[in-house]
Amino acid sequence: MATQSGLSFDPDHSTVRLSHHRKTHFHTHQLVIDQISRFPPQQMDVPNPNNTINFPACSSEDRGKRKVLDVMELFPEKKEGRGRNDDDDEKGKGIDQLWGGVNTGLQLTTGSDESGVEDGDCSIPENKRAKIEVAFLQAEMERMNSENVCLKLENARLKELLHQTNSMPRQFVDIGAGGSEEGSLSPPEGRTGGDVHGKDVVGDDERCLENKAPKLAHSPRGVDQAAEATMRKARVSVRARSDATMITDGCQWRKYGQKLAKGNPCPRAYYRCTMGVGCPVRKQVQRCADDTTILITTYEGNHNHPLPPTALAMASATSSAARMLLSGSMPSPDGIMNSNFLARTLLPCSSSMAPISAPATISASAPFPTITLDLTQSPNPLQFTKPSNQFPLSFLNLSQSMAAAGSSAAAALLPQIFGQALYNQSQFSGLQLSKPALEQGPRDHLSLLPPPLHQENHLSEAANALATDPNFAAALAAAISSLIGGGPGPSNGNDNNNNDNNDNNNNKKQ
DNA sequence: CGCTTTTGACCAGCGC
DNA sequence: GCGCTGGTCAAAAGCG
Repeated sequence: MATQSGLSFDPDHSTVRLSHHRKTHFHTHQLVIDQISRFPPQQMDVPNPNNTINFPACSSEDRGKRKVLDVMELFPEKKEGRGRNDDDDEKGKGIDQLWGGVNTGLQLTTGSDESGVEDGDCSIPENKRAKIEVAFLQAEMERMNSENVCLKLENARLKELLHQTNSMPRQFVDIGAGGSEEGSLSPPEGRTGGDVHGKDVVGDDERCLENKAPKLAHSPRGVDQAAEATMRKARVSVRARSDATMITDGCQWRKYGQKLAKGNPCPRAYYRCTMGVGCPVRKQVQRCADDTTILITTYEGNHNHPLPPTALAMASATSSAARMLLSGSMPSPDGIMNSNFLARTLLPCSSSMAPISAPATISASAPFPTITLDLTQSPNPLQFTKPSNQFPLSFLNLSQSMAAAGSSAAAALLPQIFGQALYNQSQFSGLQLSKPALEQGPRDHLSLLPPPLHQENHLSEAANALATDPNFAAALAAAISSLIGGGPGPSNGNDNNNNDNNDNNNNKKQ
């Protein structure tokens, strides 16, 4: 079976597997995901007799619409040798890896199952495996080469463009943008940290980098730095109904300012992450002017310190969103890819809205590239009206598509994943979601939704179920195709849906 | 006493 | 240049 995603594989051979089975040893490979929308079904639905994963050759047009996901990078724990012979005491981490599996989607299995649970369909002949790997790597190399050429061309074009727009020195052009015509974003210019006194927690070098970003964009190296600065300024905004002064995201925040913004009678509060020394992450909390029951939380920056599982979700979302915005297609007119990436990126942390089909939007018109995740929308995605430059996402579709694709394990798993985060958030973050609502997952798998106290075990079991389901690959591919229609992007393996109930000291006094 | 919050002041960007 | 606005600083106050 081929997919529309640019990834094609044969489900009869179980060569694509979820890699997070506890006792299964996998070699993870770099995963390349293409923009689905760029490749219509008729182009993608081609026989694949060799059980290889095919990647259409990169063209100039396609550049910027592709994503390369280094699974190893996304799952640093795998680098440390975990994943083989893991003990059960790591079950608590299962959800992290499980999400990584869901997000990352497809991985090649190159080892046999040590647990012996699924010998029947996980053993791949050595020659076939090598074949797959070779094809995979060749395709990747080819794609990289093509992309390298494209980048050079784009760079030259960028320089020319910058030369022509010298009168707009602040303009920042994202070199990674597929459509550089609209590849300019408001830069992280000026006082990025407000550090006029040099006492800000953000390092001086960092700040310097931010301030210089627009200028540095003139050079290739500067482009990277500028991109880094832009990523740092990329924002993720979450809208949720809550009576609390601040949604709970697992991090510790310290309020450092409050301001009355124009056009909104509700003050805007400024918070800084205090979990790490010099952590640059900040967030703004403000109630919606039109509906004061809606709390708008805007995150900015990447944490520079380890995060508790409960904080990983939102943190990884902001980080991944920033990367997404930086990834090269954010400023492009379509923005589809970003949206899809967002869906995958935010699934863990924002999974609470998955069963209710929360839309996420990307705004390139904001002062900074901003992703808005709206948890206040109606369950009916059709009721979501989007601005012209924003794109709705329905996370619900993923699980539904999986179910429709026939992967019972996958379909069963998603409600659990979603349910846990939803349950957690409903209890602790004022999202006003009821437990019964959580259980309105796809099909009849609702009964699998575990009670909170046993969710981790259930999730681990669900992960096992996923890993043992030979149809998962096909289901996931179908789900991705159905969901996105525009292609998956990289995911964040650190994602975790335990966006739950860490107390936030800031809440008590507000 | 240490940490957090409050709040007025300050600064930079932007538009006119 | 001036005023407006958003964002941050830092001293003072509050709290446990």
